[in-house]
Amino acid sequence: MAGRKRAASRANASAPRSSRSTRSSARETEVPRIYREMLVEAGVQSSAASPERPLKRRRAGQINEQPTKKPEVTSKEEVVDENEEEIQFEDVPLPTATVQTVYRDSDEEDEDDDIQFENVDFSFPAPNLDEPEEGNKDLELDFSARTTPKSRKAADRRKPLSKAEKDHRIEIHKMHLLCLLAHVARRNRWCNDETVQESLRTLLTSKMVKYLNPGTNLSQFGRSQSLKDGLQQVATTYKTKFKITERGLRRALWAENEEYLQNYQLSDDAETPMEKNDFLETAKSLRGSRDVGAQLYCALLRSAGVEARLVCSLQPLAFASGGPPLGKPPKQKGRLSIAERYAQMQVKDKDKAPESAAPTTSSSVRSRLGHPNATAYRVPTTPIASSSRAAPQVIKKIRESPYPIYWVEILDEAHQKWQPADPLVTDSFWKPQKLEPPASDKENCMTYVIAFEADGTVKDVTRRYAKAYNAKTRKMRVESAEPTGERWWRKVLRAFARGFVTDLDQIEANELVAIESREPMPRNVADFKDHPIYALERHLRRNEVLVPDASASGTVGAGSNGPLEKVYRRKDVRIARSRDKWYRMGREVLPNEIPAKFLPKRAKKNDGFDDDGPEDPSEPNGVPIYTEDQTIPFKHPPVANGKVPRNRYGNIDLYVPSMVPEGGAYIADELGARAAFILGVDYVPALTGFHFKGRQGTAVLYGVVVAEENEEAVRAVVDGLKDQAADFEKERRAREVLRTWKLFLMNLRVRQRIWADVDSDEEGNDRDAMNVDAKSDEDAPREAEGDPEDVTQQSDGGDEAPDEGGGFMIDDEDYGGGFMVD
DNA sequence: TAAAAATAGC
DNA sequence: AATCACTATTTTTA
Repeated sequence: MAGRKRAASRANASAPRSSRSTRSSARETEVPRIYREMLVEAGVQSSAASPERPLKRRRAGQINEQPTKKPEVTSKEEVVDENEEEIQFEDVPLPTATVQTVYRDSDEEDEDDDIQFENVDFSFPAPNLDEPEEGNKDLELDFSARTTPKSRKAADRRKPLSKAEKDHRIEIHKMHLLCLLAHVARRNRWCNDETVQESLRTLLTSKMVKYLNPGTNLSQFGRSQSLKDGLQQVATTYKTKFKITERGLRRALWAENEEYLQNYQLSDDAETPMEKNDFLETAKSLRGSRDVGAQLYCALLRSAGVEARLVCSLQPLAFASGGPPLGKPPKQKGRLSIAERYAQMQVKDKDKAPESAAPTTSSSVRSRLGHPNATAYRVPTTPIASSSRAAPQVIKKIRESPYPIYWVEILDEAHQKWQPADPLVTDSFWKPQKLEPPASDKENCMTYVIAFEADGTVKDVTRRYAKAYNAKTRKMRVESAEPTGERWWRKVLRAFARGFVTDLDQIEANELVAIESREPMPRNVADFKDHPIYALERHLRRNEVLVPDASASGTVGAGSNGPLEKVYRRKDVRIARSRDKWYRMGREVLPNEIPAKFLPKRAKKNDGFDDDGPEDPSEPNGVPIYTEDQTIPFKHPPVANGKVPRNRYGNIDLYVPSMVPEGGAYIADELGARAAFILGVDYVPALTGFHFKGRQGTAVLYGVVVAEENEEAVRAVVDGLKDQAADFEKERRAREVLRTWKLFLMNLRVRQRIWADVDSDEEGNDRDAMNVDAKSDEDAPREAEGDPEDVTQQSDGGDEAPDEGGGFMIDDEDYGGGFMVD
């Protein structure tokens, strides 16, 4: 008890003074509906009737009639290691969440950039192959239906997304990514399962295995060729054996209407969520979605001794607005329960026509890009069950993107290179360029291609497959969604990384970098926008400017007859700032520099106020702005004879540490002024920035600058004052406590006197009396009820002084409102 | 003929 | 303080 109290008081003490109430208000934020939807899709379900109830997993209730007592797995389990609890809505990360340190092990860089989920530990399970998985449910990851928190009305759709909406979408995007990663990671683990591999091994002939594992006596080329031949053979067999009976993962889309989402149902042919046993069953029956097909193919190859990666082109919800909408949900009689679906699958199995569901399609039909119509889409006709049976026998055709979501990468050991193999969809081997769907593919959008190795480690191999990674793909990824996106993604990947870098890793990294650098310069103007390497003058931001000696590295024309525009390198783009802005960053524009640019006056918004008066007459051409090399670090005049320079408000501008004048020292403490005053040395309050609220900025003054020689003395006095304050506080607390004790004792004595002669029903009355006492003096601190020791310990924790006590509030009468305007 | 790119307007 | 974004329409290309 005492320990807990102490801990609490310590925590309080270390918290910043003013932020005592912020936390609670953040907690009050209602969990956006979108998160619930997402969790529902991820396998956690809210009770529609009573949202207060803890979430229950959907599958647990559906698979058999009585709900399971203790569902072992939630999506939280997927993402969060070793936490047995179910997901509660309260655990869902909020976009408004405060920062919490997540990756504790990575402290060498990026420290400030922790993943911003509160209360949810998004550290990832370490790749662990023998994790017990019995009873673990699969995630249901058809994230096809989403909506913005407030559904956008048709009229609103004209308007661009607000910043909040956009941020929200980015959060969703990231969260979805994490879920998908966890999902595939699990499937990848299943691919290593002995039993699964064992049952698949029946598909292999010894000849195949021999081909797949060429002896070292062959030449480099020979070994590579042998591996390829072996793969081809396995693929031929596998294609005929594996039947695609379900629809695999699709690209997730936003619903443009809330109702669409409410009525959303997974289609009947969507992949059945699995647990490991189901996966094993699938390995035996060889029926399922093409995704599972690729997974089993991966397992098959691994069982044959081939180094195979499971590759998935993740399909997270886009953060950009626009994009294909989800559309109205089709009228359905209601989704089949899992049990029904299993039954149906068995029916399918029984009267399957052997020739019909073979997933082969001539790749020539498919290879023409941009024809997402019937010819281009693979339409395997699932057998029509002879309908002697009841209604749910209607088996729909499976329409899927002609490009795969899952495939496999195989290590060509001879060449130390990973090569793709996709036997089921494109029937392509060693052809990375064949796997990227065209931009017009609404159901398959290649954004993050992730390869999972047998040991559980993960690589982002998107650049191997995306033809225009920098020009197009990157724009759909977190890296360009927010400034910290790149680090965030790095961090996520690092959680899945091997602890060390192998030679092969290095080779592959080099290869990917080489691919990226080989990417041709875009041929249209749009792709230059936000391109990481190139830049056009027309896309420069208002305050961006080209360095004077920037040389064009090419030209583009808009369309055919447009004038040619020069293509510059992004490296040669600088941001230019006004004099004032530079000053705020502690720099000063050199004399006689000609501005790099003039910022034209903004279009006047007639919103009633007419501010920025001084700007207009002085700068008729707009505000002059300069690049960094036109500036030097700003220096205040040095401290002379202990006298610190000050501006006309009696302050000193100290926006950055480099602005401390020579011979001066900055005392970053509220007590600095008082200390210096006590010592009688010259001091100047430091103006460290402005606080913008509404249209007026208010100066932020914190700490003082004193002469260097006085620094030590001032600091000593500051410390002294702090001690004194602490002592005072301690004393005050002690007095308070004693007063309370006195009161308590007096009450006791009174009680004793009153009840002295009533001995019979001592117990109950005793308690009543106590309660009355406790209530009677409300302002008595809690610790009055504790033991004295506790009290004393509590009292030196000290920071929660009630305001009414005469603490050491520094009066800021002498630095009133110094707002700098030039 | 249709997809992709540029452009115009808010 | 800082800042184009988004969609529909027209034009070009394969």
